[in-house]
Amino acid sequence: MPKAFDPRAIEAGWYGRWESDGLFVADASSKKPKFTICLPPPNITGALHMGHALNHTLQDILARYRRMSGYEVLYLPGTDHAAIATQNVIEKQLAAEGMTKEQLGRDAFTSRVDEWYRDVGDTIVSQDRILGISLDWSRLRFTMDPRYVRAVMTAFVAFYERGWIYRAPRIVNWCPHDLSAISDLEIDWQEHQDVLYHIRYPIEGGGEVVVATVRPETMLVDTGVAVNPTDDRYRSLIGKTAILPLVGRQLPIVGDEAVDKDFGTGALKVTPGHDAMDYDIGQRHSLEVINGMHPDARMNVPGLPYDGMPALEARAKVVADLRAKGFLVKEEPYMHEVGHCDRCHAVIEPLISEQWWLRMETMRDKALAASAAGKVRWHPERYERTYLDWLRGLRDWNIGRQLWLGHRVPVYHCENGHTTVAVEPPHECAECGSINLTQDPDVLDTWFSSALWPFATLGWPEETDDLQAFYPNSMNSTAREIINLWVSRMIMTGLELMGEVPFSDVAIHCQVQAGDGRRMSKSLGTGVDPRGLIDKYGTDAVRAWAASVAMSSQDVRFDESRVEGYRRFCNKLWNATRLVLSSPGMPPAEVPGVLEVHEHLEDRWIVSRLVGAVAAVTAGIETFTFQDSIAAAYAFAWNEFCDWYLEAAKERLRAGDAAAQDVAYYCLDNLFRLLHPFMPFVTEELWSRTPGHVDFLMRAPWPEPDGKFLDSAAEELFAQVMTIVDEVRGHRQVAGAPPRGGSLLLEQPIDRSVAALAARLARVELVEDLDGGTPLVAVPARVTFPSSGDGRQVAAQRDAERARLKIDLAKTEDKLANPEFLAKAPPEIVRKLEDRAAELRAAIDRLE
RNA sequence: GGGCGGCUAGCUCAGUUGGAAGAGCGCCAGCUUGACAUGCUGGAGGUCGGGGGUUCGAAACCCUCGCCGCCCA
Repeated sequence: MPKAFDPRAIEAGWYGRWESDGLFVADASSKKPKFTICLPPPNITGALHMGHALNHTLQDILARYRRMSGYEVLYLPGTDHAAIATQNVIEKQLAAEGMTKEQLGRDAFTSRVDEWYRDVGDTIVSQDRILGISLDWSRLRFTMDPRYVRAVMTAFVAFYERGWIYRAPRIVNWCPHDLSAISDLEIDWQEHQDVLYHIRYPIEGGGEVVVATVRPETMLVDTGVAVNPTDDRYRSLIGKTAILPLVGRQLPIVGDEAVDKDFGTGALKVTPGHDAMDYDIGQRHSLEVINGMHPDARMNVPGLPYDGMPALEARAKVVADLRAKGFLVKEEPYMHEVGHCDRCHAVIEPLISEQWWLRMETMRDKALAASAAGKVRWHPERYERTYLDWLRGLRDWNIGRQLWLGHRVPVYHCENGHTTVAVEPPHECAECGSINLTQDPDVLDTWFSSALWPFATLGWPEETDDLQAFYPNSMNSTAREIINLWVSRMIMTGLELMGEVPFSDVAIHCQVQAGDGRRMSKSLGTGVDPRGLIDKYGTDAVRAWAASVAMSSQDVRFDESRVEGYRRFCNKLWNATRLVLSSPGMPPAEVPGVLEVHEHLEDRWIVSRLVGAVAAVTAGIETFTFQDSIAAAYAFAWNEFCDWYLEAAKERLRAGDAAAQDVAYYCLDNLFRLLHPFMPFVTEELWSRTPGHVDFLMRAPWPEPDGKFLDSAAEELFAQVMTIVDEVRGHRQVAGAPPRGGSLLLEQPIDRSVAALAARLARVELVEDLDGGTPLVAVPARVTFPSSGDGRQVAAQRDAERARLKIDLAKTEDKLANPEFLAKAPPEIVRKLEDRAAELRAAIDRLE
């Protein structure tokens, strides 16, 4: 066995071996209980990043854990076509070639996209393999697969038939670059320094009203002025008519409660075609709606000099003209948030547009009821509120997009103005039989299709075996910004179309920030590629790190040294195994932990500690606190098994002692199982090198805490050993004595096995008689070392220790002297402090 | 504007019914210890963001202020 752990050497073969033995493939006909996760489909726009590595790791921990625990596990992979994002990527490529998609044409564009899907899909698949993610590749799905497309169409038709899908003009967030509506959730808000312009609108019959706006170019299509009816300054104006400067249009002045009296001048110019609130006000007062902008954000104001100008250019000219004509009252700097497209970063224009909408009331209410009934558990719990708050304020969903790729809306128009809605493209109009049908040009919001993921991947709407066996899924996990975009919508569609929540548990993992606290992003140059980390430290170390942070807090700053720490941990396991395997005659029994010869204190102690470790690791996984699992396994393996047990049992192992071998073998065997979900490669490799293991660790049973090994007496005695050894080592160091040699005199008898073990580990000899020596604080005992160095240092250390003990004693005695403390503190706490005071007094006496 | 999270050792983070402040990394000192120098042993280093409060007792519970970050509008 090589002396050092080398991740590259051991990780290479295992994934292929697991896969070729079919260990990832789920059996829908299995009698076992089912455990299902449908991997959140990564956008097919590039390589996996840190967030994916984190999320896939935590899901894989659960998948591997459940397989070992006797479940039939389906962990289903897939990718998402990500319409807007992919379209942007391809457009950028085309731009680099000096072309536009319009020049290329829709068909050629589509085949170019298909090519891209193949290439990037392969990259993502290979990355998950490197990460060791145990996905069932025989069930790989893509949201543009024909079967999946059919599911999307079926869902659309189902909603349409319920009367929930309608087409209506509404103010939408319009991206002038992508030439599409986008949802509220796809907007990236950024602080922007702008100017608030105060503009004078004359009133027919005399007087004026001053309005304030940051977008003066939109005044060209104003159709009213609104004031708050409770506003004494303006109430008398209601019912009068203002005259729009530069244009001359007559604007009714209306009273509406929605107007904020404190903003600007308190009077609002109403532009129903370009502002959501204005649109609502306009609807309430029957104001005209004028669309003043082309889809590419150039002004659409025929007959005016601004016609055809880009918005910002028009703004400058409008302001100049207003100023020249004396309408501009005031300009003041104004800081506000401006929406940008989160894909292409163009400034979003609120724009009136005819769109496809999905009514959400029924689905929302079902989702709220399911939450109230406790059908979905959130981890951490607080995210349930994020989800519920959003649901309660939910409005109809704009499901249409004006893109070149995605799922085309299954709505067909004939020349007589009828519409036919059908899953399969119809041959004739359902109403008039016309065969002259054209399909609606819109495509669906990508989230509409991913909302169906937990069941569409399993074959829905067909009643497949997979659907029977694996719906509902067991859990899902994602980043918190995806809660409303995706998780909530899966819950709603699952309840509506399948009649059950799609999963019972949702885990929200942390966001990994760059080391300096900034967001990790490619464009900021703060990203860390998981592949680079894996090259340096190995997959197991990266996964262990991911497990240690994923659910620990909301954000975590990336710290490479912690990844390195887990590589060292792998090496530690490697070498502990090497030591145990070097014991002659290993293994003493085919099944570890059966010899039941636990006459040695260290044997009894370590198997008792293992019981606790098994319970802690298991509890961490069950409660989605993976950091507790990895911490418990790490501490047990390194700080107890390696640091103390192997040191205590080393000589017996060298001598081929069967009991020591059995105990060590048992601990390792359990550790490999416990750590396998977190570090699958190194554990599988070590397992395979341990005698008696022919099958895969991956399908070994999960350890269960074995109560017969619990031994609190052994734990107490061994704790004494550790205290004594620690103290003797400390004195040896202060005395500058060599690493071994010296004499220990026990002034009072203690447990013989404690004394013998402590002396051995502290490398001193137990003696019956000793002159002088340094007294121990922990127990009544004295120790001397050969060729002690500086005596003054020893004395100084002793004085310092005594002083420290006295301070502790004074603090403890103060508490015990407080009558209120004695009266109100629980008796066991009082007793604890009394014991402590007695121990401190005894220790101080020994040092005097 | 609303909400959430964080502030604990030089750095990154643990710390659940409130009862002597922890880990990893880094730093200092010492070890070619028959598994491991990717290691071992010892050590230094902390008004637990500031201020109030509740309590016999607060890193933890409450209020308040200050930074940092995120989500949503």
